[in-house]
This record gives sequence, C-alpha cells and structure tokens, in this order.
Amino acid sequence: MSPANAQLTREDVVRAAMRLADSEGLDGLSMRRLAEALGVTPMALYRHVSNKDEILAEVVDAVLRDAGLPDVGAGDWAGWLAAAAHQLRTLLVEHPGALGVFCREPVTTPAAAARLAEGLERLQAAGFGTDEAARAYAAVHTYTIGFCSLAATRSAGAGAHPQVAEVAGVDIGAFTSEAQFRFGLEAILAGLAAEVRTRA
Amino acid sequence: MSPANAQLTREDVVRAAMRLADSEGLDGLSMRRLAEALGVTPMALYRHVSNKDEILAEVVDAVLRDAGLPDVGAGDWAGWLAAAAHQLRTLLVEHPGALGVFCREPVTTPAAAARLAEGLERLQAAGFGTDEAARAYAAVHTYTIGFCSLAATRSAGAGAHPQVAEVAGVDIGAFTSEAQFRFGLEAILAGLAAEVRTRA
DNA sequence: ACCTGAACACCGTTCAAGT
DNA sequence: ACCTGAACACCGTTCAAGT
Repeated sequence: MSPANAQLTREDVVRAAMRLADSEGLDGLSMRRLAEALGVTPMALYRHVSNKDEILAEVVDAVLRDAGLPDVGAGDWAGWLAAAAHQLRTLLVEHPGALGVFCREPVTTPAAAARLAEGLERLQAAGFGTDEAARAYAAVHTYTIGFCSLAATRSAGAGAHPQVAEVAGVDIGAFTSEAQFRFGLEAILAGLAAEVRTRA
Repeated sequence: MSPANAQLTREDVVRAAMRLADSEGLDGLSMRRLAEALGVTPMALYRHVSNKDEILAEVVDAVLRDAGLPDVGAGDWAGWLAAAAHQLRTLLVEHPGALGVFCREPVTTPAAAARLAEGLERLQAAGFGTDEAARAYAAVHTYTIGFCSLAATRSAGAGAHPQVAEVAGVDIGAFTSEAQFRFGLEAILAGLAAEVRTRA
C-alpha cells in the first residue's frame, strides 16, 4: 500500500502527523498509528524526532507558517488583531493537532514568535505601551484558544456526547458558533479600544 | 494502609478522584491509580461509576457546588460576572481535574446549570436581551476556561517545559498572571457594557 | 451485592540487535 | 545510518469467576 520506497524524512513524519490529526482528530494521532500510516515500525520515527511533543510542535509551526500573517492595512490595530484571531480560529478548527499543542504547552515556535512580534509592533504603533500591548495581544490570544478548545469538545466526537442542546433554557451549541466568536472578540476589542483611548 | 474497612461508595470514589487530581495533576488521575489510592482493584470502581468520564463530571459538580455562587448585590451584572469568573479561575487552578472536564466536554451538571441560570437572570434584569445575555455569559466563560487552560500548561509540569521566559522580547509567563486575567476580563466587560448601553 | 483475576486492545518510549 | 523486535511501564474497559 505504502509507496514509501524512499527514505523517511523528518518532513514526511510531520506532514503525515498533520494529515492523521486532521482526519482522525487529536486522539487519533498516536506514534503507533502514525508509524502505520508511514508503513514503518513505531521506533523508526525516533530516528527523525526525539518524541511526540516534538512532532506536535512541528505541526503547529507548519500550520502557522502555511497560513502566513493577516494582510491588513497598517494603522488598523483592531482589524489586524481581529483578522489574526479569526485566522487562528479557522486554523485550529481545521487542524485539531495544533489546538492540542496550544492547550498543552506554551507555543514558542518561530512562526508563533513572528506572529506575536507583528502584533506587538502594530499595537505599539497605535499607542499601546509595551506592557499594555503584550496584555492586549494575550487577551485576544487567550480568548481564541479558549473558544476553540470549547468548540472542539462540541464537534470532535461528532456525536460522542449526548448532544445536550439546552441548559437552563439556553442553546449550548450556540456557545461555539462563529457568531458567538465574533461577539466575544468584538467585546474584547471594544474594551481594549476604550482602554487605549484613555491613555492617549 | 487504607482504613477502608467500610464499603466503597460513589461519594468515596469522587472525593478520592478530587484529591488525586489536586495533588498529582490531571495526568495523574487514572482509574488504576485511583483504585490503588482506595485500596481496591481498578474494576471495583466500575461497580459505582460507569466510566472515567462520569467520575470527572462528578468532580466538576462537587467543585462547583462546594464553591457556591458569588454573593454580589443585585443590579451589578458586571460585578457578578467578574466575581463568577475570578471564582471559577480560582477553582480551576486548585482543581485541575475540573479544568480537564471543561476542556473536554460540555459541562451541563446541575451546579453548572444553576450558575448559568443566575448569570442570565442578572444580565436580563440589567437590560440584556435573551440572546445577548447568553452571548455575554458565554464570552466571559470562554475567556476564563481558555485562560486557565493556558495557565495550566505553564504551571502544572512545575518545570516540565524548558521555562521559556521570552518570546519576541515578551515575558510569556506574564500571559498567565492574575493581573493579566483581570486585564482581559475587564476589557470584555467594558465591551459588553458599551454594547448594552447602545441597546438601552 | 460487591469485589477480584485475567485478559483485550491500546499508549509512549528504551534498548539491543540486525542490515 | 537507518530500521526492527522484544520489552517496559503504563492506559480504560470487559468478562467470567469468586464470596
């Protein structure tokens, strides 16, 4: 089945891990299944990566790098943050393997650092202080990760949970809709805008 | 060692699970270790609960019930939401087992439903529409879970990760401080206040 | 009714060995 | 240099059996 006559590379491992996590979900990504998908024994992977966490970190970096950074006109800090948040949400929905990493450990890969650096630059250019810019970026980032983390529990199992639709008369499913994401994001951005206005 | 002469009860199992998760972290809570702590074989647990998820759900409900609801004067919707968020954050830091459940599945236990119901009541009394109230509650809830999820990755291992302090010149550790939590929370609440003001 | 022993189908990872 | 086989120390859960 597997046409992998050629030698296995680190890139092969990472790309296969992305595909496996995309299709099977985060729980479906195991070293053993990954090895199977590559037509190789589990231990062969350890020639190319030192452990599973390293694979996941590479998956995150690949996903962020593939996406690039939001293309928003300079000067519009809120627009950039919003675009970055929406883009990150889309990525994490499509790549549950990456979401798992964000929830498990601090993500400090090159692509993540580049993203943070550009965010800070735009915020500072708009009048945010150094600390304030970091806090603003972190607030949006935290909200986005949290939202995706909750959203994943509602969709991943595809019926794993009893599909509880209502709690206290509220449609729980709507908690993870895109409209809900936008609502909360805009509240944060409005709050940040008010904050920076008082500084200026 | 174990003085469990008396018969095992469901309550015993849940309380032991809380203690284990509190002391060993979420990863340390396994059926086998839980059984060991109770001086019993793993399968004995299945007489009292149907699976691990059920234990975790009970842990969440016990934690929320023990905490009660914030005691804030009527009329102050923002104060109540802020108190509820800070309280939830404290609970989740102290009980990583509960955090794991929030990140894994929709929490719809009685105590969670009571919490949601009171939040909605207060928001609606303050002029939020039915949908708007649910969205406002969800935004704060999402932010809080997300924050705690990220915070847990920085502290749980207690040095499991290389303690990367700086990314792009920013102190990553500050992303999960209580001051940062307050900052983001206040931004959301300010945004929500502005939103409801335009409705009124 | 309550608990145990043995087993099934999984994990991540290490170590010694093969080519 | 690259991969394999066997093994270690774990998981959650089921099933048949013991008392």
